[in-house]
Amino acid sequence: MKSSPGATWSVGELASRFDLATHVLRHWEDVGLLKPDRDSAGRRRYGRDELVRVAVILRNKAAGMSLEQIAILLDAGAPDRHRVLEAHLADLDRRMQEMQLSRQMTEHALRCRAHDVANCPNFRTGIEDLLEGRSWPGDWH
Amino acid sequence: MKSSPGATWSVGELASRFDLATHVLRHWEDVGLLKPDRDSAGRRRYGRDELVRVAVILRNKAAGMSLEQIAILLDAGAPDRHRVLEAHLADLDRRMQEMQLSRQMTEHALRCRAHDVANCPNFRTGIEDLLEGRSWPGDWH
DNA sequence: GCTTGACTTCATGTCGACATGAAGTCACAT
DNA sequence: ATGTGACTTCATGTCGACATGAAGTCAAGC
Repeated sequence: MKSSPGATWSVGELASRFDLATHVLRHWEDVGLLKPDRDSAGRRRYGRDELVRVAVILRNKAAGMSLEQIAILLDAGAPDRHRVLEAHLADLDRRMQEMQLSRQMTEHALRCRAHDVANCPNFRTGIEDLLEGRSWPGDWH
Repeated sequence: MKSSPGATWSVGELASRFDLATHVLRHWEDVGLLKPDRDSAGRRRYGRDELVRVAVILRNKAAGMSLEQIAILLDAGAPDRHRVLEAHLADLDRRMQEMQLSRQMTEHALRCRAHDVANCPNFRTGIEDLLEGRSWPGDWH
């Protein structure tokens, strides 16, 4: 009952399914994100599980996570998993909030009559609040 | 009426105000984000405008924008400025949505009894929807 | 039997945004 | 006059996530 009927895919098949290059899948394997079975000839055989993992990787990469972070997500054996996951949530929230601020800024730049961002009074006021109360965001990268 | 009383700062002063290294400010100048005045001795003098620009840069960097993108934001002279700004908004929205999906995924991983993400049935179902309807996100980077 | 696809290791390149350091000049303040 | 901070150019390194290619092996399908 562990693995269902169990269709499997080769690197090439899986790669084209997700529109990736094969060496990307091998790279992810190199860094420990995937551990596909091998057939009698030593070729990679990816099952449903690996397919799901690839989907998870893509989703979280798209959300700006590093492979290292994703590794923790996927590693069920991590001791402080719970803590790490919550930290990740907090991280996501923080980043979304910063993007929200950037969004407001850009939206204002669109509506504002003053074409030069640096010369719009409303805009400056908003920013200068930030300059007094020094609440500067950490590096997002 | 253009520039108010006009306090100015040196590189060092501005850098420490924003907790940056001086070479970062010079780097941003190299790539065209800043154009500070010079004093009689050729030293950079940053005014209120530049200070605002630095704040804008930091905000948007924190939101994941590249310096190149920020340059467009700050360049009032760009012809297709309006289009670019709206594209940026759309980009932000798309990314926030992807982060939202990642968030849901992570939250589920926290609550779910199945510790291994790849083996949680609910989770898999959600993902496999994505596998059928091929709606894959572009590179975020 | 030959192509196709997969395998291996190893090395090197790319991109963005700096980081770091050398090497030398210049101006202002104590 | 000495130290401090600023200036310049030029070169090289760092990090993450691959990209690209070489060089050689191996196995299955037509």
